[in-house]
Parts: sequence; C-alpha cells; structure tokens
Amino acid sequence: MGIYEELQARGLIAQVTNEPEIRELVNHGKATFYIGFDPTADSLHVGHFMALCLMKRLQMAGNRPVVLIGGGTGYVGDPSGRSDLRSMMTPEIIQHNCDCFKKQMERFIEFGEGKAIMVNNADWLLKLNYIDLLREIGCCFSVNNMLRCECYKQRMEKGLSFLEFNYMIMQSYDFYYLFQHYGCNMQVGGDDQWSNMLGGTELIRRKLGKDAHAMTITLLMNSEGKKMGKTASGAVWLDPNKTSPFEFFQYWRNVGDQDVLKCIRMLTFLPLEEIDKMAGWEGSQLNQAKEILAYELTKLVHGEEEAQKAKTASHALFVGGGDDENMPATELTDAQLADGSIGVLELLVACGLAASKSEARRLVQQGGVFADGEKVASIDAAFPAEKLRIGVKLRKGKKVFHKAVLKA
RNA sequence: GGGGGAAUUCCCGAGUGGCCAAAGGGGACAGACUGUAAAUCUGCUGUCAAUGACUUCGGUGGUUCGAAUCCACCUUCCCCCA
Repeated sequence: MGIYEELQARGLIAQVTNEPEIRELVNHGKATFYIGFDPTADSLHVGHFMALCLMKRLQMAGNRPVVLIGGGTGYVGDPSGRSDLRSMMTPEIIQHNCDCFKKQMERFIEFGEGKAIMVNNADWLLKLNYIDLLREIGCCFSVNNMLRCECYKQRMEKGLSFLEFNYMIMQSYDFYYLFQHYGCNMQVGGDDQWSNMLGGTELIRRKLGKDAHAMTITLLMNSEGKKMGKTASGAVWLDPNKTSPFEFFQYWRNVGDQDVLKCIRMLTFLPLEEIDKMAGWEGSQLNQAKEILAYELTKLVHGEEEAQKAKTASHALFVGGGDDENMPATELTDAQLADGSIGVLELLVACGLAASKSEARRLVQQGGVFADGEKVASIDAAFPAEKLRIGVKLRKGKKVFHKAVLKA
C-alpha cells in the first residue's frame, strides 16, 4: 500500500487535480509540496495540526515538504470560509504570530538539510510592484471566473473588499514562485482552499506551460456538519498555555460516538489494521476508543509524559479515587478573604468557573456546584481559611474540576 | 458621483416615545436520564450590596418629564443607477 492509498483509506484526501499523476508522484517520493499557514493567531490549532500531520506522513514516504509561513498573505487576509471581513493585523502582530508558528512547527516537522524547509512569503510578496504584478499576473486571471468561486460567492451578499479579493492572486503567486525557485510541484491545503489552489496551478500552466498539482485535505467535521477543533470559547490550541494538555485531552475524550473512528483514522498515526478492529466497537466499548483518541493526540501534541498525566487526571476525576494532582488549580491570597473566609460566589469567580457573581449564583441555585464532593446548597456558603489551606476541590457541572488553595 | 435601505444582547431576529434588561429561535451553561456520547425533557442566559438599583440596542451630540424608538452629524455595510 502506497502513501496515497493510505491517505485515501484514512479519509484525508478531499480533492485532487489529477489522481493518477499525484498517486505516482507521492508514492515514489517525487513530490515537493507546500502547505501555507497564515499567521492569524499566536498559536497553531487543530486544523493546522491536521495539515502538519499530513505533511509528516508525506515526508515519511520520501516527499519533500515546504512550510510556507504567510507573513505576506497575512497582510491581505483570506476571505475563504469567512462571512465577514477579517480585522487587519499590524505588522508587529503578524511578525509575532509568525515567530510563534515557527516554534511550534519545529516540534512536529524536521527541518534542515535534505529535510523540510520553511519559507516566508513576505520575502517575495512585500517586494512586488503593483503595476508589474498587474501586467505579469493580473492578466492571467479572469474576474468572471474568480467570482464564480465558492469562496467569493459566499461573500457576494455580505460584502467583499478588493483587498480580500486579491488573496487568491497572492496565493497563486506563491505557488508560481515556489514552483520556479524550489521545484515545488504540488500544493496541499484545507478543502476550503481548493479554488485558491487551482488559481496557482492555472497560473503556472499559463505562464510556464507546465503542470503543477493540488490536493486538498478533508475538513474535519463532526456529525452535525460543524468544523471540529472549536469550542464555545474558541479554537482548541496546540499551545499548552492557551489550551492545557488536560483540556486538550478532554476535548477529544468527549467527541460524539459517530465521530470517534473518523477522528482516529484521520488524526492519529495508529496503523490502519488496528483502527479497523475498532470499527466494530459499540456502546460503552466506544468509550475506550475515545480514550485512545485523546491519549494519542495529546501524545503527539504535548508529548508522552503530558498525555499520561492528562489520562491519569481524567481517570481520577471521572472513574473515582480522589487524585487531584493534575487538577487545574487557583491560588488564593489572604487579600481575597473577608473575615477569614470566602463565599462560594466569590470563590467560583476567583477560580474562573463563573464569569460573574450572577452566573455563580445561578449555578449554585441550580445545584451545579460541588465542593469536596458535597453539593453546595446555599449561595451563602463560605469556606474558612483552614479549609482552603488544605485545598478545596470544586466541581462545576459534571465535567469541570478545579482546586482552590490558599497560599500559605 | 446620485438615490434608497440597514446596524438590537453570544448569534439570528422582533421591537417605531413610557407596559423594555428588550418577544421568538439557535447556541452556551445547569438539572433529570446516561457511557465524560447522542437524543429527550426541565431550568437558565446584562451586572450588582438583588421584591430594588445600575449599565446596554453602531458612535457623538440634541429634542423630550421620559429615547432601542424622534432629529442632526459621523462610522460601517447592503441594494439600485453611473
């Protein structure tokens, strides 16, 4: 089984420009492919992670990865999959985000001589001259065709600025540039990038009369058709300071039944035979699959040690015992106490379990708050200093645990 | 450049002088049921020293006893004409 077949079996390939040629290319390690990452935040998220994994798989099969950091395209902003205008980022923020991306990527992909390379499109895009670009590249694009692209169609009602309209041209130019300077013959990206990527292959064909390829990765959707890797409070980040390994673990531990196998197949590096065995699992046995998924992913992103810790903590909290070693905790100071104790409401807010005291009040009144295993019955409940010094284990709802400790 | 419309709470969306902290839906959160899943039902969803008070309907001023609602200007967006 070649790498192409494996990717297919894992459900990772969404669309390709020319299947036989791409199959030939990647199965024989003859592809030099690039994936672009726009510095839209100061950490990578799950979507990026999928792309990096794909990169790694292709690299293991002998192909050469090129990581493109969008230091230049970040100035423009990709309208794909967006219903509104992206807020414009300052050069400082873009630079900062680029640096953060670089650091995180080095954990997943090996860079260096004969290995992966990293380039930044700021190096060539920022130098472009408007008139030259229009004459050289602009003439190759049909506005009529561009407007037919899905990524713009969605924006025709809400408004699309000329700035964003140019994103496709920038991305196409990247491919054109990499094709010439790095021998890059394939672009890989999320499925929402399809039209932007075709812009590149088209440009190469028109300008150079040569064929380049494009392959898109299936977007990871849950059974409700929503993009995975998002929580109510935002993306699931790879940066442990933004999404702790425990939270990361729990996110995957809690995916729906219908989505577990798909996630394992697409995201982990477990052998396919092993995954196929799980396909028959049902009911509570599927719970095991979720743990495997959570463990494997946490291991990939945060390392084996953190994965083990997260798993242990999860077991302690949900299966029983009372191990609170890896529970998220908040340290209180004497200043937060009044008359040697602190009320539940204040405590919940201090620990970040409630956004306001009103919310805390609601939680307690609805019976959703537990302290050391006991339901907190009244909003007037208070915790004395002696108790806090030992540590109070708080539970909000069924799944949110937090420890509050008074600093000695 | 000319004309017409729009902006409401996390999102969609009602509200055209007092009965508005603002209908309805979605989401989120909590309870019951469960397997840390899904479905379902219930509650809840601005803040606070909480039968009350305070802040919020794009922004800034104004009219009024009283403004999400009326007026002026500004900002952003949409539609039509060029």
